Amino acid sequence: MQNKLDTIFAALSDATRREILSMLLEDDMAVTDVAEPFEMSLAAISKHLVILTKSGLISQEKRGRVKWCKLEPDALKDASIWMQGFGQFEAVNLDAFEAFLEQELEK
Amino acid sequence: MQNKLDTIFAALSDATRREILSMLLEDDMAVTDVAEPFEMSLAAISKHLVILTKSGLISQEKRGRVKWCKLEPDALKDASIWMQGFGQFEAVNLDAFEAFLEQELEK
DNA sequence: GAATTAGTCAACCAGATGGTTGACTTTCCG
DNA sequence: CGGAAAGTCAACCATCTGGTTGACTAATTC
Repeated sequence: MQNKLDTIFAALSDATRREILSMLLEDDMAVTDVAEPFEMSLAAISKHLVILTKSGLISQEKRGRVKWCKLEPDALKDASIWMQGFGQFEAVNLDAFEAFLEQELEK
Repeated sequence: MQNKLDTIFAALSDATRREILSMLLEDDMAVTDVAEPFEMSLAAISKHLVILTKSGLISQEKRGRVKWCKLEPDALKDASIWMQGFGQFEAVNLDAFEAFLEQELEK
């Protein structure tokens, strides 16, 4: 496991980690609060957060004794761009796609 | 590993398998031909193809003694849709996105 | 200063992953 | 028919993964 895409897709391949990412969409969270809804130990969640951090999908910052977890959605961009080479995205020009996004976001 | 998204992302987390998918973008290929550029045994590639098949990213069909591998890009759709919840795709309406795609594809 | 809270670390475990090699089946070709 | 080609299967191996528990550090609160 060297490649950045490797680590991102590997991080996404676990349902618990995808759930954590969804939670962080709402707001930044402390490790303990991330762990709360799951039926597994805090240590297990801590490990998942390390994997997410190493992949770049989240970042962690310690303030006092609380470690805050923050979504880093840009990391998904790499994966998205790779995936655009395929399937329904086959014929789609990336520049046109981004222009579309800007337009959408201005609404 | 039960979930469909689990298997898709796990399949994508290996550089060899991503490379295979890229090769299949060009055209359907026999197992032996898929294996040719890689410095690993045919058996190893065969295993990778099983993983890709189980995830739905490719399909395999045997004709005579040759087993043909075919890209199934629709499987990536599930992963793409999941990812649209994040980052730059945050505010993008999926219907609008698909309308855009159709428009693009007609060009 | 003592107890509590937040979180990590280390050891351990079972099972998956990614590779090997050698034996094997099936199909094709001469 | 006999041999080569296309693949898979099974056994094996080292490493990674996802979880556990218990001990630990550091910050906070009483």
